[in-house]
Amino acid sequence: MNDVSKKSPGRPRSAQSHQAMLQAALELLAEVGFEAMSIEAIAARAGIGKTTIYRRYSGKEELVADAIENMREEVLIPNTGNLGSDIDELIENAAQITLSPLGRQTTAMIISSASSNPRFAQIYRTKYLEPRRQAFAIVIERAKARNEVQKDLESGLVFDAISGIMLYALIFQPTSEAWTVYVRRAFRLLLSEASG
Amino acid sequence: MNDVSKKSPGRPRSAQSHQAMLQAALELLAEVGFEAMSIEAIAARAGIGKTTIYRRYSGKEELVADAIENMREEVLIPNTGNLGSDIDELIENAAQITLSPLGRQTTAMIISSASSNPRFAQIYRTKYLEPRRQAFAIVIERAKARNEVQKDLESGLVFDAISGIMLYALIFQPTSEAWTVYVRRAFRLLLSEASG
DNA sequence: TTATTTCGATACAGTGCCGTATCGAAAATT
DNA sequence: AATTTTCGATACGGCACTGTATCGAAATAA
Repeated sequence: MNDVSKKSPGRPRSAQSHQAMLQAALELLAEVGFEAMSIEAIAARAGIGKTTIYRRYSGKEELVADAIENMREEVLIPNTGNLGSDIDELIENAAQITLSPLGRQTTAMIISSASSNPRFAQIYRTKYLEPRRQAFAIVIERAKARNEVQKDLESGLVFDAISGIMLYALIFQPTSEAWTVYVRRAFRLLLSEASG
Repeated sequence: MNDVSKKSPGRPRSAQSHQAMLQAALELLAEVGFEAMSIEAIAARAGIGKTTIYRRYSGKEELVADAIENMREEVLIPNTGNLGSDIDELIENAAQITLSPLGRQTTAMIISSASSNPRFAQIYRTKYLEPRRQAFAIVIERAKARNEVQKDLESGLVFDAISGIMLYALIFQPTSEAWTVYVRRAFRLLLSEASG
């Protein structure tokens, strides 16, 4: 089943060029956002011809969708044996991703693009957010097994809430305190009735 | 102090044209977003010349910032005598603003622009979010006086949290249920430890 | 009235991207 | 070897917007 039958004659499409255009697309998405990036800029950065892109995709949207789909990142599932520590690790991880100069820029561009393009938003949600939502559910399940939170706590809602707060704080900076401290406070507010 | 001394000779700048360009800028911001809107389109919609805009602003960013600053909306402060009802009113109000086709688009565009433009984000926060944050604080204070919530509940944090959830749900639609129902669930999660 | 300034309209060169077409070279199958 | 397909490069017409300049008309102060 792993056999890839190569039927067609002629020069095969370059996997290297394909990888280069996907990589360039992700980089430009982070740097200038979905609206501002152009096929020409992607081709130039990837060191390939426009033709090579248009042979594979009908346009920018299709290419970026595929780039997002093919972007793989490790999903963290902490398991320290204590919910508070697990959450600390998750916040720390999120901070490392979003608070670096590049990460901040990337996040801003993704939110920006997702806000104005529902299809992009859906791709990002299913390909990026959903796996992390599942991972978070596992962390909460373990906490339930340890009787650290109520059995009926909806992990999905908590995940959405904390994601929303993170993004909101990132965009609007409603506080002068450190981002991680603020997020931790919000987490405590969310789970305060469930502790003990 | 209200006197506006008109010193300069010559034809004064048309307040009508000025208002028209600000209005057109807001409309286009809602319809196509900050990135996609052009000075030419603003001038065309306002029925004025490009020159008239460039005489007042150096570019798109300056104009839109001013348009946002001059946009005034009523801030709702419900007072039903019951926190749950007050919150229902707030959610209903937010839903009316954000869930209409135009409002949804506007909100998306504001988030989009704010994500990628910190200056825009700051203007929006101080001119739009902060007054509502204050209004929400009043609602919570009344609830504290009625012993409906704990005295030490941080209204600012709750406001930020629910704002973040609203935006997150608006952008990524993590659920199939109605937006207002989802937001209400989130609110209940936030305040569950403080009820009674 | 005269001087001054803004008005909307229009023209202009410049820029950047679009999507297609064409090219010779390269890489594969038959 | 012959055929087929992709490769990167380049050129193309078209489009939309930028920011400046120029115009005669209109509005205001001195």
